[in-house]
Amino acid sequence: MYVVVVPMPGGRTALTTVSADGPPRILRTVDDDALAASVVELERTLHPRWTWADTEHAYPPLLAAGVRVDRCHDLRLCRAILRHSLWTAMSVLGRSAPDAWDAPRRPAPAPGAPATAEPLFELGRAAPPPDPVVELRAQLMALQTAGRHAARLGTLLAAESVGALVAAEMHAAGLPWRADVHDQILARELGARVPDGYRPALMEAKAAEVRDALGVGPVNPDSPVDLLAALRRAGLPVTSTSKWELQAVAHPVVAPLLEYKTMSRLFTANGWTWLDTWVHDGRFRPVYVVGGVVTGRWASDGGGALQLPHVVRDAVRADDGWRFVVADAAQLEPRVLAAMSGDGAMARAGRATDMYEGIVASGAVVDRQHAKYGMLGAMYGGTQGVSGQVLPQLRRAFPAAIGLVERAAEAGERGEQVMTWLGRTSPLPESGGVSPGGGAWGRPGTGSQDDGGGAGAGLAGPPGEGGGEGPSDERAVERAERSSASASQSRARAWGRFTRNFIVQGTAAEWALCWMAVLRQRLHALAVADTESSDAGSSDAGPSDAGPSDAGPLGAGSPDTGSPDTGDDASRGILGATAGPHLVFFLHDEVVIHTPAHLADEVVRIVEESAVEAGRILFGPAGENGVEFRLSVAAVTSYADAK
DNA sequence: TCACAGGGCGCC
DNA sequence: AGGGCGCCCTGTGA
Repeated sequence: MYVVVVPMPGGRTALTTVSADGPPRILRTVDDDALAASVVELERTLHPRWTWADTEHAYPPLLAAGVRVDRCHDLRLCRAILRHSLWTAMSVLGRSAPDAWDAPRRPAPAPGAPATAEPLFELGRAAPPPDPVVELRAQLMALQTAGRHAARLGTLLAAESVGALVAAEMHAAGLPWRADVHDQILARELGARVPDGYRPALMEAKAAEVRDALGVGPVNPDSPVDLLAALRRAGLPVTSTSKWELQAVAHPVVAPLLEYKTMSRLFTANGWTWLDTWVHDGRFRPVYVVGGVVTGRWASDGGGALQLPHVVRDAVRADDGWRFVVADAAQLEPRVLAAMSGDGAMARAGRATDMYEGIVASGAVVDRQHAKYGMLGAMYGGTQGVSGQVLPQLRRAFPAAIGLVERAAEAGERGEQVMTWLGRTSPLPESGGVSPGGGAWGRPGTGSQDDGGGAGAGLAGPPGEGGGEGPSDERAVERAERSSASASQSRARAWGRFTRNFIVQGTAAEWALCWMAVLRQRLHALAVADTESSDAGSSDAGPSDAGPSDAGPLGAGSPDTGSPDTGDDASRGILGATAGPHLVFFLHDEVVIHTPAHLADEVVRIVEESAVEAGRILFGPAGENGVEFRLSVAAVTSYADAK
């Protein structure tokens, strides 16, 4: 049962039910300031899948009113998935021209900014507002065209949508952040804070060390051009100022320069300015951009939330009487690859807590370093060094797994699209320019893929053919042809590396979404149970054996088959988001939960069970060759103590 | 004065 | 010269 939240003129909202059988029905219309109360009531009685244009805009006001919803359908995010997925490409939705629903994400207004009465989408003056009921029905029809894949794709829609809920909830809760500790870290690393425009003392001293070590006069280490010139004057054989090139040089300037770079990075990216900008009232509130990466990973908007350097993580401190439970999935991507490919040998290697050690134990490679670099190289497309060297061994030991990524790479090189386990589909190469269907992708010598107007631009057809003026010098022709061919091949291989990685990174992102979906539900159940101390019932509301298409925390795999309630949770929707254990941070394969200290042990159990459940949701019950998804979990007071 | 590209580096 | 990001700085061009 879907309840669609339909904004109406005059500050009112219609709540409309949409179900598999029967036409849409307006349940009620309410004033916007009464919406939260209606949501709470319907959450209890109907437990619907709340359907709205954009969770990022619809959910924060509810959260501010203390209202949590269990599940939703985010029309903007789900539309993007359905329009791109190869499984729904032939649907009406898949074939329709772009419209207002395809508009780029509109960031939610910053807190404190004046509330705008903007429409949900930027539209031309005459365009009617998009009807979310119509859109939902179009999406459900599109999903049905996926046939036997509808269950998986439906799981993806539910997972993406619950991700949007989690993102909004984590933003609302904020990551506990001690500005005083952060300041101490900065003072220790850089020197005490100084006014804008000055370098802290330790940084200034390090810059002086660099200048003295070079001995060629004043140098601004912040200017790559100036710095490179000084390095060359001092006789260093470098062509750039990058770390990897400097590390290969034996010169007294290298050590202080690399240290300066590290300090400078901390100062500019996560220094006092960052602290003033992003931390308020003891909380860092990142804006997570769900679906912000083509692979399905999240991006972040402002504050660099997904790039928090380790050195500042000690400023992340649990509140008094609270703890963090920090969990990260061990070797998530290779485990996902093993599961996707059904590679039993690799799954067995994953029985080890450290999968790379398991690979060593299997006899495929000689040590952990080879296992790790070899697997990373296989998933990223590395050919050099250790990864290229051990690839043949890995291919022999794990033919199904390595074969899967190599087929994905070959497809990408041919210009074809690839899909994650749940059906998220890679974009077409060069979708911004070159017309598809030319057949020239990756095939040297035919069709110029345009080198930016350079030498390759004259090779639209075979040289010397047609009435065009080909280069008169045959050697030049050959040179240009070779250059075009190799440029084309190199582009094709680059795209192959992208599609190779896409299937693994994207499926890992799906696993992480499922993990959080289960976790979120069980944490909430724990919070409710803890609040109602008289309640003797189980704190585990989740089903124990949900297969890929069964109902579970993601609702039904196919979202309109109806979804059994997971309990008669009387407090559903009314428990404040931060009253009990709750998610506060997410980093691709890692979560941080902020929990009252007395629940920390239970939270550790829950986060582990949730990982097992995520594996079941995606890949079904783990049989003999099933892949185990291992976690590294710690209950800590400081985030820095997690690893 | 502004927007943008590129170098560089933080995270996974 | 291995995939995906965001953010800082500088330098450049308008």
